[in-house]
Amino acid sequence: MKIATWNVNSIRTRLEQVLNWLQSNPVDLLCLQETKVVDADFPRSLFEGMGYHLYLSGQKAYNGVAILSRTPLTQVITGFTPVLSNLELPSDVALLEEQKRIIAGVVTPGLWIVNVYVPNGASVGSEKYAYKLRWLQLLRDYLKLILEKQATDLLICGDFNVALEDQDIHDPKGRENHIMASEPERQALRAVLELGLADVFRKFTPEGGHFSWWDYRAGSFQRNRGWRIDHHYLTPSLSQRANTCTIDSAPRKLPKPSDHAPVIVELS
DNA sequence: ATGGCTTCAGAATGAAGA
Repeated sequence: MKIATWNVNSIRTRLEQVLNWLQSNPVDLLCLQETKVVDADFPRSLFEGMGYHLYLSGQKAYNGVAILSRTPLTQVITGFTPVLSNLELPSDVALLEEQKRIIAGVVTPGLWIVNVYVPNGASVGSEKYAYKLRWLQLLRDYLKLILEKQATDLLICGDFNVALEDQDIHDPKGRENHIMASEPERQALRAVLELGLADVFRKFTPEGGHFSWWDYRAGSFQRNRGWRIDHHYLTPSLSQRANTCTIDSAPRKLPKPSDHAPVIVELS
C-alpha cells in the first residue's frame, strides 16, 4: 500500500499536474492540503474516473484538505469535534474549527489515516503563531482519544509547517525566531509525537539535506534552499511495515508548480 | 530586504502563505 501527502497550493490550479502525477504514481491514498476550494466546486470527476473515492473538507480561498482513496474509507470525520464531543469542549474550539485543516477516516479495520494542514503561524509571537500552538495542542487531544478508543494503527500525514531538526532546514541560522523552527513549535509537535508516532522518513534517511518545500522566491528550489515540513508519522507496528519513504521533487521542477513536493510512504 | 513569488478574491501599492 502506497500513501502520499502533497500540499498542492490550490487543487484547481494544480489539477492537471496532480492527475498526471497520479497516472505515473498510482498510490492507494493521496492526502492533499491547501485545496483552496469549497467541496461543491472540487474537481471530483477526473479523480473518480481514475477509480478514487474522494473525501473533502474545503473552504473558500484558504486551507482545505482532501483524501483520495482507491478503496472506500469508513468513519470519515472532518474537524476536531467529532472526536472531542464526548469531552468538555474547549471554549475556543469554534475558532479552531473555522479553518478546514483536518480530515480522517478508517482504511481497514483499526487502521486510521489522518490528513492535516497545520497552521503556518505567520511569525513568532504573532496572533497566528498562538493559533498554531493551540491547534497543535488540540491535535494532541484528538489523536490521544482516537489512539485510546479506536485505532490499533494510525498514520498521520500532511503539511506540518514545522521542521523538527536543524538538518531539515537548508540554513538553520537564526531558526530560534523563525516560523516553522522555533522551540515552542517544535515542542508542540513533539508533544503530539510522544503519543507514540515516529517520522517514517527518518527510518530510511538519517541524514539531513532532504526537503519537501522550497520558497517560490529568490530561486530557492534551483539553489536547493528548502525545508522538510511535510511528514508521515506512524504508530510502531505500522512503521515496521514501511519499506520506503521518499520525497518526489519532480513536480517541483515543472512550470507553475506547487511550492511543496509529494512525500510517499510504502507499506507491506 | 518588513525584500524576492504565487494564490485567491474582487477592485486594496490586499491577505496569506512559509
